[in-house]
Amino acid sequence: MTTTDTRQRILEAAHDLVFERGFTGTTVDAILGATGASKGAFFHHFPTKGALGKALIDRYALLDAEVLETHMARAEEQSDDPAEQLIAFLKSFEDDIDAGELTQPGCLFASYVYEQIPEEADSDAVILRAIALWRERTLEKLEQAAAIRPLAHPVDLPSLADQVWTVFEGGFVLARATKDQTKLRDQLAQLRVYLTLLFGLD
Amino acid sequence: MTTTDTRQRILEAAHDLVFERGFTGTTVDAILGATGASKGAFFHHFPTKGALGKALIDRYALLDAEVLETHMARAEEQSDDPAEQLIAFLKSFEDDIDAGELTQPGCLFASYVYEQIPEEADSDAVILRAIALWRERTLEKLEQAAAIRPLAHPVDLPSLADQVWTVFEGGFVLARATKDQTKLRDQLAQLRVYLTLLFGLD
DNA sequence: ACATACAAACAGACTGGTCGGTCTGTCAAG
DNA sequence: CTTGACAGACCGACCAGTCTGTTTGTATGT
Repeated sequence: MTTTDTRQRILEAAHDLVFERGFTGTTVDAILGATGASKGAFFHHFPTKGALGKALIDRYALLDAEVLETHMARAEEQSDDPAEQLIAFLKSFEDDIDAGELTQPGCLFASYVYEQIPEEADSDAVILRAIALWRERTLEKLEQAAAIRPLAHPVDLPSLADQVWTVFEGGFVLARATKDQTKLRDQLAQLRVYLTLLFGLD
Repeated sequence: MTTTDTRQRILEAAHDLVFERGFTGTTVDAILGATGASKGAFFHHFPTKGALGKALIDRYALLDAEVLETHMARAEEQSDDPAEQLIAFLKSFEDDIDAGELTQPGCLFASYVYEQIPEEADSDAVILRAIALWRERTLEKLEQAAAIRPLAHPVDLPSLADQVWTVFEGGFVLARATKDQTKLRDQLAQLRVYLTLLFGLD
């Protein structure tokens, strides 16, 4: 039972609860109930509930970046062509969904964006950074791809890079509303077709 | 001062607050403060806070359907070609954004989906119906378009129909996070390019 | 090897304010 | 003289945060 053990368990339980009911809708007592931790334990590790909120997105941003890099690396193994890598990148997520991973669809960033999280959580900067990271990584591929082959239609590449994040976010909402994860997969597949057409692949 | 006047003012103020801070994060007292109404007035019109929640999405779903039909009608004036109508439909939203309308980006549906709204609000059915409405109206155009011209790539048309809603939702999250409404416009523009390529327009 | 010291990691009773909701009225219109 | 539309004091539950301990790991001096 190391120092960080209880803290970690609180973080994980809180993540699940916040994912379901939102940050404001999640009480400290509910987190304690889910972990078996005591009030003293909670406020020993987090000075306020807002501090937990901050720790939660920091953690989530880390996992998010990890997921991004994992799938990007997987895609880079499949092809040397940057356009095909992007396609493979999306396909990699689709395969994961089909394989039953990514159990609960949704995004903590979106959840935070739609709520008023306490100031101290200072979530804006973290979310903005995460969005920027996705844009950078995909834009990089897009620019390489556009340098190799002509685009079938002129587009603003930064916006196109953001489209990846956008379709994920929109797909999450759709999947959550319909309680059907395959909806997210299908939305990613549409984006894949768009890229295919734009880069004249097939 | 008709019967519905106070009720209406409560509904409008509540909408703005919930849009900003989420349903759980919006207290009845805050709504009273924003409207000048009294506690007695509030609970005279709404038996519970959850009932307000229900009234709120019902109202929002009505406005949403109205927006859908307005822009669709505008698009149908511009062309007889269903593919071009869809393009014009999206462009119509982009123009509205450029014109400074659609002040606060976001979607009450997404906000509800990411929170645990009281049972009595029974928001799921309303949201599902709204999504279905968008799918029906766009799918209709897509099928007509696909009957006229060959698709540049085989796609699942219902998923493509959902893509419209998806890009709106994702675009809302992106615009809210970055506090930049033009981001939503740019995302819609990307979807427009996709449709353009798919139907071989230009 | 063992006592002492000290701090980190809790446990859980308690508190003050807030929240949704109630209750007893008042008042104007029909 | 009934009914709908309020007004606002009041209430019990709950919620974030506090406070007073108790246990436990660990560093240190002898």
